[in-house]
Amino acid sequence: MHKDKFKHVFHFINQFVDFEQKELDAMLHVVEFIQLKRNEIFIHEGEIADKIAFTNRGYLRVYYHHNGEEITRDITPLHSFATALPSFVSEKPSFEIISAITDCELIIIKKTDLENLYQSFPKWERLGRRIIEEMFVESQRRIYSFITETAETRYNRLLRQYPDMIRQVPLKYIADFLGIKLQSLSRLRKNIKS
Amino acid sequence: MHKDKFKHVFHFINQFVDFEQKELDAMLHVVEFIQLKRNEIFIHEGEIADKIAFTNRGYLRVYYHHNGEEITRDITPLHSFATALPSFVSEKPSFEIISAITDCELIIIKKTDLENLYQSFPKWERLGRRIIEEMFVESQRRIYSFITETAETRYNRLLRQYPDMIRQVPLKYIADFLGIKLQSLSRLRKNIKS
DNA sequence: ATAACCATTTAACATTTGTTAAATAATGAA
DNA sequence: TTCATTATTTAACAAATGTTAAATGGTTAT
Repeated sequence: MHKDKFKHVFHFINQFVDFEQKELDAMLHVVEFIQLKRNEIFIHEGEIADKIAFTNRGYLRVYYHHNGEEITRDITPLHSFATALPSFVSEKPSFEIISAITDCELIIIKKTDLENLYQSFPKWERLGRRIIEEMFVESQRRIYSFITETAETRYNRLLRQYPDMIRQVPLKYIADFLGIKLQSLSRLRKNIKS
Repeated sequence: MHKDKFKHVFHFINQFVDFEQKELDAMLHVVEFIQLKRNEIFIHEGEIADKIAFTNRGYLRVYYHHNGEEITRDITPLHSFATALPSFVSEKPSFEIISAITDCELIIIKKTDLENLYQSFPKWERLGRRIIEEMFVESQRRIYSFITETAETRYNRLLRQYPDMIRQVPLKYIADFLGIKLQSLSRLRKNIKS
């Protein structure tokens, strides 16, 4: 039932681990679908992040408050996992906020259910490790790009890698993601066009 | 025997998981100690990273070649794990190089041995996941600091957090780590003193 | 349709960081 | 020690990005 709703998440996890049906079923019994409208919040500031989301549709952003301003650290690509990890792993209130940039459909799993999966099926723990490893590698790539590239190069890379994201996500979030101000991004876009 | 040689690594892993003696023994049988002189290389460019190191003593750096220059992306804190993760997880040749900034003592475990530990003892897989999670969180903190902080603030933070590192690591590596040029770091150090 | 709001651009000027080139300081090898 | 090498600093100028303020464009709610 509704197997197509799991198409993307199955495709994602199959990159890492081959599951038996019973292992998949265990997951299917504990996940939940939710819809978020644009600007709705998935993880609130001060809340303990006790769940993780897979973005079946739409874009989330991870941000926090800094001198009264919102700083967007991350925009989730389509079909990937997101949570406020510092809170999720430490079980302390989250300083990070996660909200929907566009209307979203999320597949949610609670931390307690995830830990049960980890306990019951070593392969799920393996998947958890593999996914985090990939996210870590991507995070390091981004650090390289902050060290070696200009903002313009970072923008062009984003444009190539996630053309759809640039179309759907307001530039102020893109600018934060690139580590520059909105006005600087605008200037740099003008230079690219000409 | 030589239990004190494992003091730091035990302290590190005890933060995450409580092991039984047999689980620890399994690890003790497969690890190896090596000494590196300053500038000796732990992972070469083009090599497949098939091992991971815990820095029992000394500082490693992770760098890669970019337009003929060495770009240092990371300096390992004391008593932490390091490998060229993209190569380690993909088993492809490493573009990252890891070498010793100072004389180092490393505790090494081969990837195959680590995977055997993962297979044999779910708690080891759990530890692997937990450690990566922490590294990922730290990596995200660093991205925040690239987005919101000036180079001077990043330098001051490093100074507070790892005063010993600043003393032992040449400034050119620190500058790369902060994402600025050596001369800019020097200028900024002058401003701080006055 | 209109008004209010949000997104994006533009521009002038300020600040930070990069670039180039050199001088000085510190370190290690012969 | 002395020489050679590496590390660090300095300075003048260039380039990139930030800041402030405003104009323009687009979207949404009523």
